[in-house]
Amino acid sequence: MNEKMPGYDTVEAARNLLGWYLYRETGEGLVSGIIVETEAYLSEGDAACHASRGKTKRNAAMFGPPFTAYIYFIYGNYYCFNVVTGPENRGEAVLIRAVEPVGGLDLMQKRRGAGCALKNLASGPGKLCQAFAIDNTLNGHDLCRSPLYLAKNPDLPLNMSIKSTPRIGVSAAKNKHLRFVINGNQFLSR
DNA sequence: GTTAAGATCTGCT
DNA sequence: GCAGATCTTAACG
Repeated sequence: MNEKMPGYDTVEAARNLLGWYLYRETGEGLVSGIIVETEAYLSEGDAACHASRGKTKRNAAMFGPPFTAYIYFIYGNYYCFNVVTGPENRGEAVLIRAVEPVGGLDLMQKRRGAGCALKNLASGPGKLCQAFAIDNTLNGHDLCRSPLYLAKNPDLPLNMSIKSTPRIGVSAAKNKHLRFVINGNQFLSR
């Protein structure tokens, strides 16, 4: 990925990442999708952010250089995938909540369960990680390189409308509108 | 060493 | 629409 990072500001990055491609290579093949839903987690004034209470072993990747992966395990069953943003050591990230499946659909369905509806393959943080076979071994991975990487979409629709809402499933800082979605897209988590 | 809470999903009512 | 499953992490004693 030679494209310049879409701004060091985390909120700006969350907006700009909408419409980007996400690629994942494994021995089974390549899967890809378009990011349609993100959430920003800030280091200051954001109690919902894992980094708000300082650096720990779990969130260490969040303090790494921008454009690396921060992946963590939640609720005993699911992973969540974040793109680290902001300068190194700041502790900010963008959560990728949903993607629109594009390539390797059969592989995604195999991972998510046969007969899984297309719009149900990656419409949520946990589902997305299942469909893309993302787990903690990729924590801290450089997202410019294989086997997990991002690429700017050259065919971004100019009329794409972006909407911001409060974040989902977060009990702290509900008043902040830090979730960004492609308005009207049918692959959103909700 | 023990306990409480969590950036979720699925299945059942 | 709602409650339960399930386990890792971090805070506390």
